[in-house]
Amino acid sequence: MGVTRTDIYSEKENRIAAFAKVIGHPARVAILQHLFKINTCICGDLVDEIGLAQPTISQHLKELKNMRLIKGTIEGTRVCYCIDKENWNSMSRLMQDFLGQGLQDGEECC
Amino acid sequence: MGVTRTDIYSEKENRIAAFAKVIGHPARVAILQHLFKINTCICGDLVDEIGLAQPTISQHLKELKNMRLIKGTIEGTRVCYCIDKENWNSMSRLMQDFLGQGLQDGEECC
DNA sequence: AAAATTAATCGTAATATTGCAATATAATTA
DNA sequence: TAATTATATTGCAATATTACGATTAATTTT
Repeated sequence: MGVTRTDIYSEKENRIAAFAKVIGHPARVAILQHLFKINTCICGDLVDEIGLAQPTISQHLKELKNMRLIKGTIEGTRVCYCIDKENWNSMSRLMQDFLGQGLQDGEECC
Repeated sequence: MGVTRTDIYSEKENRIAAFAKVIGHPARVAILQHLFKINTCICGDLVDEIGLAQPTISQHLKELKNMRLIKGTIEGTRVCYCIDKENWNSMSRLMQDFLGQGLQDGEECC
């Protein structure tokens, strides 16, 4: 209990859920938003931009990195993060397919 | 701590995150998948379809209902669930806008 | 080399989530 | 009305997540 049973779902279902789970926190949405906006790299202004402590931001960045939605390169004493567009687009497509299923607004059933 | 600070994010960021969070569990993805597939209503076969206990399914359905992604109507002793297409599409659009930001595959920065 | 800067990691407290057994509720059928 | 059927709710145990202070690690500047 407390642990999600991934074994009983399809690969695809697990992937969609895993992607969504990472997006499922406003801090991570805000980080991604910010990285999209200032198309060029940013480093540690995220701590100022968003109002969370540095270790908390670092933790969120780690999760985004684990899901390969962002990548970071060391630049002196700073780290420069940006969207991993290739992977983002791939995950994005997966999600869009899932979301798009609702579009045919046929007969509501109940 | 342990509590997500919604106050420091924009309305939109919170809405995107909240939607994603609900999608962020494979059981709920599987439930939605199933509801999309059998376009017509379904009732309690979800317990058989997915391999979780009845109370667990019921709990996931509740969360989907809270987010207004599905709606259920009582039919005798059963409850008939289906996608709330209007709301689904509205949330879906919100998410698609967010996801779409990555599409312009411009210069990777780092 | 010492001090400063920046980000990651560790440890921990508070809270949330997941899953299920047991039970309750509500409608139907016998 | 009693038994049955289907779903919801309650209570709880296990685990996960979120947030932050303290510390560490790595680089740069003085």
